[in-house]
Amino acid sequence: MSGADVEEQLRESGLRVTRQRVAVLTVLHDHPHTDTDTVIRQVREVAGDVSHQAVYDALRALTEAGLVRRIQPTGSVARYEVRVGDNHHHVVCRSCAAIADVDCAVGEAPCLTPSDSHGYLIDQAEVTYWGLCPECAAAAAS
Amino acid sequence: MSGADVEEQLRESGLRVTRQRVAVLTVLHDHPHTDTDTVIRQVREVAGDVSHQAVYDALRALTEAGLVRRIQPTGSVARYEVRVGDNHHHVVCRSCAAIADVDCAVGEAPCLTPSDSHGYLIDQAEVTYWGLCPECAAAAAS
DNA sequence: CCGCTTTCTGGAACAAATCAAGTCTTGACT
DNA sequence: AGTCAAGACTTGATTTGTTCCAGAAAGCGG
Repeated sequence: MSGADVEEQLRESGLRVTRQRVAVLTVLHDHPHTDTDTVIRQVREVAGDVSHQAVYDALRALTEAGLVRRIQPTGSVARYEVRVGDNHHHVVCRSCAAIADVDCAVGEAPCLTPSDSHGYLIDQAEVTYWGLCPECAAAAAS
Repeated sequence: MSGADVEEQLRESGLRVTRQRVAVLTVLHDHPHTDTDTVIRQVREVAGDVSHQAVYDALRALTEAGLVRRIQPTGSVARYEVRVGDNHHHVVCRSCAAIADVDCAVGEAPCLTPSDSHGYLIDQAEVTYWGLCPECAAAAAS
């Protein structure tokens, strides 16, 4: 995705186009599942000095606008990704916390419906697969 | 579950039986999906003075022993529950963060298997349904 | 009952995230 | 082009959730 596309995306969502936000979006496009701290460092590489607060603000604004999605598996810090709308899921390594995408077989949210919703109005089913990544599985086997 | 049962559970897991641990387990039995801070307050109600550190230690020890399960939906603090082994899932209210249990139709982990596991060795599929609880749905409608 | 080991206590430290006040920038409207 | 208000950014402090540490206390096998 080019810088112009990113700018267009921002405008369409009614957000102002700023150097910081473009940088955040670009970084997330290039590095999915990035935690906040890494986003801050990457943003500074491509956009020079940016306060951590600006990154936090940008991430929240982008999340509210639906341009990025926030995920937070148990035991991890918040991570962000730009793949939204396709209702895909994640597989997380118990050992090293690596995350990989898993396409949803159904595709549309909610792809699953619970047996008993307890009166809740459910709009999304988020699936997290837990296991070991290839590297950690190999290390554990030896 | 009685106090004696709780003690037995601890012993079977090779953990020492302490007033603090019994209190933590009992509190979790009575109040599922409780966050750490609430656990601390409840434990102090039933067991008198207990340091917050003891509660953190107990929660970690119990989690490692498999007696309690830690869940942490995006945007929430860590919560704990005693239902383990039946691979049930959760429905979370986007508005008030209330949590309810949802029985798994399959029952055994992993109840789902991804289309492409990327080489990961998957042992569990955790499903979180997102939506609005009955109270918040009613409030939103009015 | 004794002593070893684990656990608990109390305090401090730490990291992640949020809040607050003031300054600067964007983009719409003369 | 110039002005202006809403919104974004910066700096720095604060809150929140969690962990680390050293010494005291308690559980449990002998």
